[in-house]
Amino acid sequence: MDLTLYNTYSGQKEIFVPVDAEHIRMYVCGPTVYNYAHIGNARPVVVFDTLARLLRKLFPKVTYVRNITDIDDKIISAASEQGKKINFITTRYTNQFHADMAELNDNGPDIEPHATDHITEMIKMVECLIEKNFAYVKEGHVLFSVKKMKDYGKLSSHSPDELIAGARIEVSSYKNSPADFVLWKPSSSEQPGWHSPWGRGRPGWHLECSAMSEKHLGETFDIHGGGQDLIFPHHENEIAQSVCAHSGAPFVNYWMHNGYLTVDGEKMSKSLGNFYTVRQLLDEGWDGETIRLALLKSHYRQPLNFSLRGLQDAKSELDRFYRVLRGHSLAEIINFSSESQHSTIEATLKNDLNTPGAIHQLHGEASRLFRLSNNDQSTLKLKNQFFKDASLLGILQRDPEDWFKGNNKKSNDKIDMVFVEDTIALRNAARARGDFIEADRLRDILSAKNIMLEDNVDGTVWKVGEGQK
RNA sequence: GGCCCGGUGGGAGAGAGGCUAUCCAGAGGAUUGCAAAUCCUUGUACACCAGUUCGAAUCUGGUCCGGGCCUCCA
Repeated sequence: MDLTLYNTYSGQKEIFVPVDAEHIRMYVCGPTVYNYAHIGNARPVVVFDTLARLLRKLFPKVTYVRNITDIDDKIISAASEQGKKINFITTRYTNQFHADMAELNDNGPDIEPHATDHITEMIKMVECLIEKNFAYVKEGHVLFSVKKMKDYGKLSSHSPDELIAGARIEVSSYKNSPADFVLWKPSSSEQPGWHSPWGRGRPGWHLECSAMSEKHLGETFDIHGGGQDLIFPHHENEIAQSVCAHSGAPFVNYWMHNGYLTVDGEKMSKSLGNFYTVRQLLDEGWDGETIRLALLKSHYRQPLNFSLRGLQDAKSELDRFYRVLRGHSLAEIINFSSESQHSTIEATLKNDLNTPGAIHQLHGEASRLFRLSNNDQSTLKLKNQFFKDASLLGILQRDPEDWFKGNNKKSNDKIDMVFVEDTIALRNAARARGDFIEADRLRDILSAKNIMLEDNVDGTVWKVGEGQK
């Protein structure tokens, strides 16, 4: 079965035909680093990480580029509000972003270019656009002349005429036409800036992605991803810049956009203030894998209504999955080398990254394994396959016992393992002699400490109960 | 105003012309010293109105409702 992807540019699902089947190239718009990443920022990270995992399975080489935007007016204002240097802000939130996304099992990109490391490339691209008469200089600004670009607006289904007619804001004096956008703008003495042929200034927002994708992936590459809100104007303008600078060479073959995340049915946005940061959820004790699964439970193009109940559901599903693996350590499961079976999960994901369908398949596998309910070598092989399938989604990467005992949680109070094990031993001794009153008393003692016991055929296992998440 | 998406059972959420989605929650049963876990069974789903079709939740047209973009935003 072929890999099919929904292409925003054509508005339909298409069979994926790479530029070079030996080397897939993908660019995804990364964060502007001036604040903690919220759960909506995490969605494209998780979605495209999952896509990257699939691509790496299907093709011999994948280069995944995700940028860091470290020069932007929002960063400038955040720095001045907090009385900190720009560099302090960008370094701090870049590190925070990395730490948070790692918790979500994001493998990260192969190349993570920073905008400020590519000013030279950006200036060169602007010069090229001026030279080819797609851009003009006015009042210290360099602007892209939208009407010079034949297909401008195709990605977002807008015509330049509509955009001009719909312009809601007052047109700046330096624009020849309301739809024109800034490639380079002047900086005041207190704003960060770089020397350029047009004076000291800084790049417009869209320029970095055009310049950095060209440098790291070439003029034409396979996939460009990001959130739906980037379709216009960001990606539209990227296309304009790159196609015109490259004398009409195709820029991106497949445009992929993830849907919005809503909270209580409303778009989550910084301006509305109705957002959860990833850090906040982690600190509350939600596991990164739980957050990741909650994000993958709906298809990437669908809107996702984020809720605590959704997280709780994801947690319950992961409990079920880890219960399948329990009885073997993660190392045993990983190291059990076996021929990779035909994976139905892979086939499901090849249908436009159908992660909910893949999760469904995982539940099917889980049910089959539960019915076997023995822990010999043959089930170890099945667990190995189950683990591999789950790994495509980037979940089930922890040791099962650690998952249930909360060992991966930083925020948990230390559990006294010796006390727990001793109490279980005492209780089992009581059970063996038929003293169920004592057995239940010991169970209650542990229960009060949020330790839940399960008596299985192989013995008694325990887990941290709900409330600790 | 223009342009996009959507509306599926208590909740989440796939599917996509005829075949049980699945998970969570609920009910009944099996199992268990008791539990938990697991297994089995189970409930009223496809916004509305027409049309196409032997057959539509799935296609077409319209209606209503919701969200988004057109301005910084994943």
